[in-house]
Amino acid sequence: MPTNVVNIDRYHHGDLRNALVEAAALAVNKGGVESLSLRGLARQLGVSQTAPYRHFASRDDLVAAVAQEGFTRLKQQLSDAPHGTTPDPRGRVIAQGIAYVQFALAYPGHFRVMFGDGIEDPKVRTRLLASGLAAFQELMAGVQALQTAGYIRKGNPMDVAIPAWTMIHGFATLLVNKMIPLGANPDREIEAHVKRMNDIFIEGAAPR
Amino acid sequence: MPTNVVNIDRYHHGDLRNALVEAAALAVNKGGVESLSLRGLARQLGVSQTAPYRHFASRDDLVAAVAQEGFTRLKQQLSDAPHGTTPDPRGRVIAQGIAYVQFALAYPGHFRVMFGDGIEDPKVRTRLLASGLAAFQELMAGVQALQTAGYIRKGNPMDVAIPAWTMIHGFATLLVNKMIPLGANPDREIEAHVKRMNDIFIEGAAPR
DNA sequence: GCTTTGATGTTGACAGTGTCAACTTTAGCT
DNA sequence: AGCTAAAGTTGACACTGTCAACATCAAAGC
Repeated sequence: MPTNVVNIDRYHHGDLRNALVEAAALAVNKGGVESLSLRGLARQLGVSQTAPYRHFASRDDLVAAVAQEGFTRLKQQLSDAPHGTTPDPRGRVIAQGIAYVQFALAYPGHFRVMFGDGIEDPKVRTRLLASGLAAFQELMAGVQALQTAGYIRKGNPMDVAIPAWTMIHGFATLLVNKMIPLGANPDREIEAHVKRMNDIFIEGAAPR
Repeated sequence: MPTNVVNIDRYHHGDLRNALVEAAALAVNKGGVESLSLRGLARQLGVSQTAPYRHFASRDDLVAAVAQEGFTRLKQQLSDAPHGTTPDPRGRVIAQGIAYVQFALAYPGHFRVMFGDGIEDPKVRTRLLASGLAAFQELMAGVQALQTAGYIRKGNPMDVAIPAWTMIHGFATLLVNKMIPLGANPDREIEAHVKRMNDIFIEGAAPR
């Protein structure tokens, strides 16, 4: 029997761990972290209420796994952002910004769990931080491309990468939390916002 | 009897509603929203476990009250930000940025509850949004002062105010969630970050 | 091929939670 | 003085995370 087939109606589920993370991710994106229930997941997967404890030490541990998965998804999405037809790196960073925001809107549960608190265990926390850093590197690469292409001044790329990250992250956060309203054509609006931010970033807002 | 004296050892608490919000705010800032328990608060205040329901329809309703209170605190803190000795409005917006970040770090529970999800009830949501808008107006005022002083170009102030808000909000969020580390002298580091952001904002990061 | 064993799942229980319905007390108005 | 509505209480229900003790099974070693 192929290993990707899950055994139903059997004592051993076969792939409970992955099934749990997957179902938890769905639940979290649908109803928020608060709505996540280990017992609920267990029922949903046709397994006893304490079966999850064979794979996760606690509810928080499951949540951390979802967060971790979110970071790898985000990193993927950022590195998949189109490099553009021309070698102009400005298009790249804009595409990355849009990708960041769209990730947040498509997977709000992931997003909140990734950057929210919830996880206190320092060991888990540092592991998560490492994943976050890996995703951040993708943004850094874009900034460095801007530097070598001469669009922004040289120097410690962090001095630009951190403000850039905070800006796009703040935008994504406020959108997810519906503090910034989007109209009927959200994709266009997002693109316009990100472009405007990029302009401010590179050229500033001083009078010309 | 003065109305500000709380009756202990009496059937009626006297000021349960305010006491609940206050205790809830403390709890949320200490242990996060998840740690908030109505029954716990009731015990702590020496009142029966269902007494809170005379003042709040649900746990979420209490949380919303804490969020609301957070917005008015934030608004206050932003309007209290020093206008500076000179009429130069650049110092003002920097002071506001620092105040925003410091609010987030001082009251992380408030901050997360204010901008997190949790609140689904659309009526409560819009009430919260209004409070958020009121706080945002304080930032807007700073931006408009920059415009009239000629530090940034005229036009729809929103086009600058929203990016400015997202930047400082993202910074605050990432700091609260410990995604951006702070060293031994956090106040200085925060100030440096905010100043750098302000520079990028006004002058851009293009080579000079 | 049989046994052993560690991983995986189950049952039953405990303490804690949010919330509801029904009841009681009391402050303040008429 | 009496009434009413607000504020607080008791008891219950269904649900949760988590633990300890037990059951099943796949696979490794003899």
